[in-house]
Amino acid sequence: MTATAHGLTIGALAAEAGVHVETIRFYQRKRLLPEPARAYGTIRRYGAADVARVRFIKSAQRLGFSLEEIAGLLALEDGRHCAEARTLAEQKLDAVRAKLDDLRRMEAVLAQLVDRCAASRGTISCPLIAALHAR
Amino acid sequence: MTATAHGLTIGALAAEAGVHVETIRFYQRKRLLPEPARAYGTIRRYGAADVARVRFIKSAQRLGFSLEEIAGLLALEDGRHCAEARTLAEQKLDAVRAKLDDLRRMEAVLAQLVDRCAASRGTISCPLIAALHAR
DNA sequence: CTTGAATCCGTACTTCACTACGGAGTCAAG
DNA sequence: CTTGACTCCGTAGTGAAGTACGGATTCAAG
Repeated sequence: MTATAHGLTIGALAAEAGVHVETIRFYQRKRLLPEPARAYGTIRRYGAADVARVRFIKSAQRLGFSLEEIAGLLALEDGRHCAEARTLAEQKLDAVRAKLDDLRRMEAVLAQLVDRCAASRGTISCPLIAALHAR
Repeated sequence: MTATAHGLTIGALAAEAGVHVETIRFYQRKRLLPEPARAYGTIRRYGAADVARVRFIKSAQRLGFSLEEIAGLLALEDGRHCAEARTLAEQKLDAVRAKLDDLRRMEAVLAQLVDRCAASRGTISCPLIAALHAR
């Protein structure tokens, strides 16, 4: 399970990336990760790029991207036709900016709430809902 | 299904909020929405607050909050003990800020990618992964 | 060369967030 | 006062993203 000169085993990769072994295999089935050729014997070896890729998947997920969307982002990273990549990137950029807007609004309201709450001891009833109302 | 003096029917509420009727009922079962008393006959009526609440749920979901977390946010909105609310708000604020950081990084990389792609015709291969790497 | 941990692979189960379905009841327009 | 759209309620099914399991290798340490 430890790293050797030949690279990481699937277990080491999973540990490095903070996921379960099954998740790695699941991502391979979903074509989010390449299945490396088996250099020595039957056991596959992985590298730093694979770790980065899995970490990226997890990060993008935390931002609300589905695995399918992430597959799109990764295809883009993998460098395909420029026009295609650009279109995809523009769409994603829009999505990202929409998320940013929502989150900024949310941040403001939450920060306000925390502030107000720190000031006034007692019960509060606060227009948290109003924050996302405008959208 | 239309609105009357007594308020919205479940169908009108769903339409207003942009969800299906079943989703409203699902949220009620999950205690995310109160089940209004049946004022006239057997059919429940809803108000603007319910519409806002459902829209809020949807917005928060887009930001990556689970229904369980949203239940927490809503309890907070409903105005309970201040200390409790504040703790929750602070936790969410941290989560929101972490998301913002990731998204800003992502935005920068995507924007760059679009730019570069517009400039250079041909194949690109771009460190999208690096964007979330630092995290 | 054995043995035990780890890999390989397939299948099945789980959770979350709905979505569909179906039968019975209600209500407003014609 | 009928009729048809809509509501009520329960149960079951779906798709996404894993998670669990188990038997058959394989590899490395003793």
